[in-house]
Amino acid sequence: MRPTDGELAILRVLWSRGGSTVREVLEELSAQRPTVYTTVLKMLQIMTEKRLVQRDETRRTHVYYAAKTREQTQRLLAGDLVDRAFEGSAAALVMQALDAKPASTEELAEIRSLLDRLEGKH
Amino acid sequence: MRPTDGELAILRVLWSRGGSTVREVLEELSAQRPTVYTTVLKMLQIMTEKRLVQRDETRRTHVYYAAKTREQTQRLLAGDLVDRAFEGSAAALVMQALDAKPASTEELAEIRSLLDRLEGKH
DNA sequence: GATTAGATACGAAAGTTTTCGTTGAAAACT
DNA sequence: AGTTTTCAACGAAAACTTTCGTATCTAATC
Repeated sequence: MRPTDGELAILRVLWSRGGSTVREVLEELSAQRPTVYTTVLKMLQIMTEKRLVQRDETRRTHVYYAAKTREQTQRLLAGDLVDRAFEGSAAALVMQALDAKPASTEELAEIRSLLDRLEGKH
Repeated sequence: MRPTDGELAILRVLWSRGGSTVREVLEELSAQRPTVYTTVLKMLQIMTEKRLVQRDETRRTHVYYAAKTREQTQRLLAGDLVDRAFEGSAAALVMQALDAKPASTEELAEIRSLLDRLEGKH
């Protein structure tokens, strides 16, 4: 299940902060754009139903956690986009991504060593 | 402006077929899942308003064209995803994409030569 | 124990996307 | 000319997402 834009904004907060209360998420999001407490609460409730987050209800103030790691979700989204817009070719996505958002020399080197690792497997 | 899932499905048809009528798009889409003529028509009308497609109305049966090339849209979507889920790092997207959808040796070689080109620029 | 502050729950409204039935016009066919 | 087929247009309904006001509960504070 692919998170929506709003859900992804919340997941970003949970990934960077770790377990967070509604108020903590609200404060992070408010820095980006004006947001209302109950809006964040409602979204987290829906995300709980969808199993995008888990919550600890043992205390009065619930604490929310991303159900999947950032990397798991990134893989999901990358694979999904490859299917929807790149005819299944990850390589095509790689090309356009590096075109759209140029990477530093260090990052390019990282990619290179990933390629080495992948080709080594054959 | 990012196309929705349904819009992207239609754009895929227009990219692969070139200019198409509603009925032609319908037939392609029906092969994937049951679809109704007026649904496709309505979507193409809305996509025309959004400038995602252009249409030739000179004849009774209108002909629709994707307003942007596949590559332009791919760049848009890749860059957008990098911003929303990869903290702006195209390299991170590259890693997860190759993980989610393994590429062939030929494709890896293609990526390698892209890297050569990119690093050559410095 | 009454009041206040801070929390969740609930439901409704607004916006967007998707679906599709109905209508009327144009073209093709008989 | 009349009938049937094919098309675009329109509008409404359904599904989903996002926003937020109101109610209710709980715990702390006075």
